[in-house]
Amino acid sequence: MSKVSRPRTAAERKERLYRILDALSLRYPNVTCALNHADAWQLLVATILSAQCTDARVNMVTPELFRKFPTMQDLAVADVREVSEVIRSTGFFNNKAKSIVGAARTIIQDFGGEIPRTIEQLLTVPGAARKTSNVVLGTAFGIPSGVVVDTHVGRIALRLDLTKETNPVKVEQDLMKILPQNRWILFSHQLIHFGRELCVARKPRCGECPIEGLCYAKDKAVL
DNA sequence: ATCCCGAGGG
DNA sequence: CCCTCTGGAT
Repeated sequence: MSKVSRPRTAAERKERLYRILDALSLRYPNVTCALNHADAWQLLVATILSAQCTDARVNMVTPELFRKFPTMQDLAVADVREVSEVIRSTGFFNNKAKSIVGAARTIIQDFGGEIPRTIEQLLTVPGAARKTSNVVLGTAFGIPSGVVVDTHVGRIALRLDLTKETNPVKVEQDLMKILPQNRWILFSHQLIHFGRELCVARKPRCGECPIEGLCYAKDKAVL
């Protein structure tokens, strides 16, 4: 595959975007969240744990965590040091343990023990900023509150020139403008899988890429 | 802008 | 050794 002509008009950019979306859906038709969870609470906890950590590592610690602390109430009254010991291998364990215990307390005290269904409310929960909130609302409840911008989505959006921003909040704003709302949730999951197996950070496998013909990141050396 | 922080890959 | 992994709070 040789050089790729860049779209000049809005119509051409839209056409290119939809080719990208079609190719992603062809390769990842029914992808969903890779964090194991039984309900919205467990998904929130798993997502907090996933910061700067692989999903495989998170899935190794959550079974023990939810065995020792089966319910939100159990974690609300848990010893933070005890929680941090269980989740140690995920890194940032002191901050994450505080967030998890604080989240349990906040949700019980402020929301009657129910995970909030609006992003405004969810953002008041310790450890839940836009990325985590979008994961929980989108995956657990099917509510498209935004586009999940994690390390993969941010990197690939930049490589595909879907944004010029590096700030995740700004990247999300750009993606929300160009993507149809009914694709927000699926798009995020697709890019996360795509970023894990092909469009990896260090040495992307462009030779196996289904959208190589729609990408011009190679000659830009974007990270 | 800085700090938090372990584990795996290259 | 250095880089990366489904970030968030200060």
